[in-house]
Amino acid sequence: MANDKALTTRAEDFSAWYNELVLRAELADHSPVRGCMVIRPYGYRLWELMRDRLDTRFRETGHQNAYFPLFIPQSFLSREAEHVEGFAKEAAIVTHTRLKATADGLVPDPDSRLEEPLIVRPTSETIIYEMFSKWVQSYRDLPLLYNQWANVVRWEMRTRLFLRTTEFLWQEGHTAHATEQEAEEETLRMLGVYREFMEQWLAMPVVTGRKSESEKFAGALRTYTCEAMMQDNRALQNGTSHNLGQNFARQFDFKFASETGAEEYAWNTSWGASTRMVGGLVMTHGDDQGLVMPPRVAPIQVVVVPIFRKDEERTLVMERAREITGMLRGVRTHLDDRDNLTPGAKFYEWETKGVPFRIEIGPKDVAKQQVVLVQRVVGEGEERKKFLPESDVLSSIHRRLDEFQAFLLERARARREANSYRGVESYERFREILDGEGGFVYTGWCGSAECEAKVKEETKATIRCLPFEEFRSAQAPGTCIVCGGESVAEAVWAKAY
RNA sequence: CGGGACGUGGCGCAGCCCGGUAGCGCACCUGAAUGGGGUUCAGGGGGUCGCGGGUUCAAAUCCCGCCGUCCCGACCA
Repeated sequence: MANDKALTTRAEDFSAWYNELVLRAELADHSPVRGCMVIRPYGYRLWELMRDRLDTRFRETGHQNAYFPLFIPQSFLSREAEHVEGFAKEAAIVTHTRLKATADGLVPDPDSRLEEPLIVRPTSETIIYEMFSKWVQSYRDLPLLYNQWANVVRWEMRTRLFLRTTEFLWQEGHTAHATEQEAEEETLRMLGVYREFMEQWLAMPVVTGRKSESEKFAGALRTYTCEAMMQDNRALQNGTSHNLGQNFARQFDFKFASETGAEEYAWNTSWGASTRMVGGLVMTHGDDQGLVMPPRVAPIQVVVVPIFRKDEERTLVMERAREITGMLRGVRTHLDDRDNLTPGAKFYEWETKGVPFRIEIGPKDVAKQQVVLVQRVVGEGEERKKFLPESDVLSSIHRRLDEFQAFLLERARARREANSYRGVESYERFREILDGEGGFVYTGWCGSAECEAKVKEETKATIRCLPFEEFRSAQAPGTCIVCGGESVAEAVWAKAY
């Protein structure tokens, strides 16, 4: 744990700032295994709250949870050509089942070598569609609407807490449909579920749209994405939904009898969101004092800190603090009754952890039947600290939490728009933005991978998505920003995590 | 896998150039006072100096080898 009192500021080194926030807030810690993190109770509670909300939405949209194995036979992964190419470079692979003691220490026992190596799942399409193919005979068995909460492993070269860990937690939805149209509708519906969750619960506005060919999921027909902007103006892909077409169905012989009696391949979709969202939350709302939690997912929404001087004050104040904590119904509260810390130290600690509201109660407050209410962050010109009657706080806390939630979303949206560029007139200007402060740049694009590659080569920026209608510029750009050719789609360019 | 930096109590670091009994801050433990924004004082515990070898009367320090971590590139939810 970092012990220096001053936090690295966002401007100095965004990565260091981010890491420090995560470690200091005790969301997670580094583990002995490279690239894997230990999620600490506070971080896990946050994840649980996110998970519960998503799970509720999945049920509301007709999905059921199930569980599929951690190990996938190597041959499964290799059936879909694009899919294996996408994941082969980052596979964790199990080849033996026993260790043997030798002069050099423990080594894999040669006698226990597996005939076929097992891959630790990087994603579960293959094994799930293998099972689906056994369960479905006719169109009457469709659709299959499944979801699983699981951990997956991708052996990436470079890792960062929450954003790209070797092992991460996620949910992956997998569905099978009788028609292409139904699959496409499902793909878009679930993207909408993600978008709503990110905006309404994480207060993280996203630009939604379709991925370009080079950025789409390995094996998918089409990929749709939610792209958020972080405080360093880089993009973070936070949830994706794929229309897999019949690609996997063909490889896993997933067929069904249609209404007309014809044998047809099923249409699949898959969609996922991961612990990466926790990282996105930190980078969207955090400031130099620490985390800022949107109330709807805050593990603690209100912390009560008693303040007293002498023992007789202690009894009085603690009793009142306990009463008030108990009266905050339907609010996730915490009474910080630790005796070994000064109030000031507690203030800093809870601010670091991003608790939306703090209630301070001292002897003066008890006498006046008031409390001090402090909001974690406030708008321009507002007072952070308010002296309010107890009854006022008790009756208004839900409204205040809602308002704070809305404030965070609006603040993030305003920041994103302030760093978005439309109507960029020249490639020089385009490069100037991406090489400089960065941001989302909306331009015309000819659709060629060459122009995409050229930009990536020169600026490291990529097409984050081809945005849906509502995000597009009022006046559609007519030409490709790179080659000047005719534009086939508007593209959002940015450097990404 | 290429380029760079770094491995010293739990964390962050100094000491190394110029070899001579391992130090600082934070954290931790005990006691007392304190308490409206990171309390103060006093006392205390804890380290194979990444690993292996070499030079030397003597190595954290010099030499050789290895291992590991981080950052930058290629890869990526």
